[in-house]
Amino acid sequence: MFTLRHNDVKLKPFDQYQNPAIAIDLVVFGYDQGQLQVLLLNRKDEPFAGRWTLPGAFLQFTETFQQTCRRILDTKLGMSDLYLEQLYSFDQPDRDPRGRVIAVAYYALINPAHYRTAAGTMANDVRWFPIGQLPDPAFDHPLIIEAALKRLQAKILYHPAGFELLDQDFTIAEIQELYECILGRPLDRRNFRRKFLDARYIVPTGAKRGGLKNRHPELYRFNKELPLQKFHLNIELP
Amino acid sequence: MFTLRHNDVKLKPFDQYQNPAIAIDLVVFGYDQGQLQVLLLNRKDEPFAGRWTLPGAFLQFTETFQQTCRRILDTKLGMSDLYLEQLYSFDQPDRDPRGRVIAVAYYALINPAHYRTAAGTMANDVRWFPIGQLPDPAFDHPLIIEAALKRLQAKILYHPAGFELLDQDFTIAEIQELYECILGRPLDRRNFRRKFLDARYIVPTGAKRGGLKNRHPELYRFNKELPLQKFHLNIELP
DNA sequence: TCAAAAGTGTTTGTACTACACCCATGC
DNA sequence: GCATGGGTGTAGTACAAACACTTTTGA
Repeated sequence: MFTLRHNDVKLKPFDQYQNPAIAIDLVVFGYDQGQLQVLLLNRKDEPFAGRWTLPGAFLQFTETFQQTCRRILDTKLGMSDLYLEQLYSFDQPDRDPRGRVIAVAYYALINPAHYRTAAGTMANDVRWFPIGQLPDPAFDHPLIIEAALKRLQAKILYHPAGFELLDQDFTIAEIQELYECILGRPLDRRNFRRKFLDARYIVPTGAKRGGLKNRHPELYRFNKELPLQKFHLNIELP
Repeated sequence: MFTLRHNDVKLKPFDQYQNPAIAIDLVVFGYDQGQLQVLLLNRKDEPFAGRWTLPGAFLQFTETFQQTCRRILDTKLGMSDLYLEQLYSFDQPDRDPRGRVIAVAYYALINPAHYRTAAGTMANDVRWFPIGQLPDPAFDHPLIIEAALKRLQAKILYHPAGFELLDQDFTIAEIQELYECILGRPLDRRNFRRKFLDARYIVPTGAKRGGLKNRHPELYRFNKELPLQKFHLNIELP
């Protein structure tokens, strides 16, 4: 490998060539108000000043992808310690009008309640948008968001990633609502409960959620000791 | 997005910065002699001269990933028109001793029989290795190959990608052998047949494979008209 | 006592698993 | 005619889908 470039090494070190810039773009999913939401930033500068985009940054020369992700989350969003997963790398030569930029997309899952104040300080330039009511994001970001949603939909069918979006304690109805929201279709209440309990993804805390005007449901918690066993929701994706 | 770098735009165009090089590395899978094989190149130059590596090349400034893939396949391997899929992007800062190189890995599926002569002309520096008998590839390529295998294993359970590895006409026993080989476990002959026929992935050609010393099995062909319907092999992966 | 959501169990159908026998062919 | 692998059918089982009633709570 590297032969093509390797022949040129006599000329100059290979990383001194004009290489495309590498941007990390984050699709940050949050769940709030019974809706799956995506975090967008309002651009101040050209190109696309005034348009909404995914939070992102250029990869610095010595950074890993994860470090760039954390830098974006920390400096732009005041967030840390999220569930993060690499999504896909986007390479269309015209995807950024300023020049050649490769985007390595990651997606993150967070509980917006934990960052309510941080988001407040950022005022108008950072906002949650319900998926499906996005303000036509700039660049190829609609494409990236769509890919992230598809990945998330597939992921929660066999991996307990959804809990990252909820409070530590939650009711089964709340997880189900989340799942219905991500998958975009209704699920049978009783089958869903059995499936989750059988999979042992969740354990009861013993407490109940109070303050409701009807029966108080039991609270559960993600089962961290679980040796990550098999689990399939067997739901047809579109 | 792009804020951090954007502040520096007064200084110089953002793509003039020292960016990491981007390499495309290909995991080319072939199926031959009843074994799943990976194509490796023997390096002539340092670092790792004499070691085996995945075929790869640096992304040229104006190329898409796919174009780089095709360039590698064409110029180094004499192959074209393969099934190609992006796998993952690898970012460890020390993955290449020469400097910072991001690797965007793709995997390809081919039928080695179609390229028998091309491979012959390349003599000793290009070789198929059965997966599981790899000669300790250089760089982080063992990691990339492992990721590609896992992806392939998951993929063939719900998508008819395996046919890329076979001749146009094949027997059901041949696909099954391929699947067993990729998944690394035996499958029930009768259930496998029923599953594949029910899924309508394959259609009989009417001909039979002759020249065997026992009953001549029917030949099938991949059903191209299929509206890519649902299909799950429901096999537990390790 | 009523409305609203939580909790529970059963039935039915489908789909995977496991398994045994006959069929075609070359030697 | 016999060894070898191809072709077929079936019974058992496990799991998902569909579904109705009782329980708890606040108003």
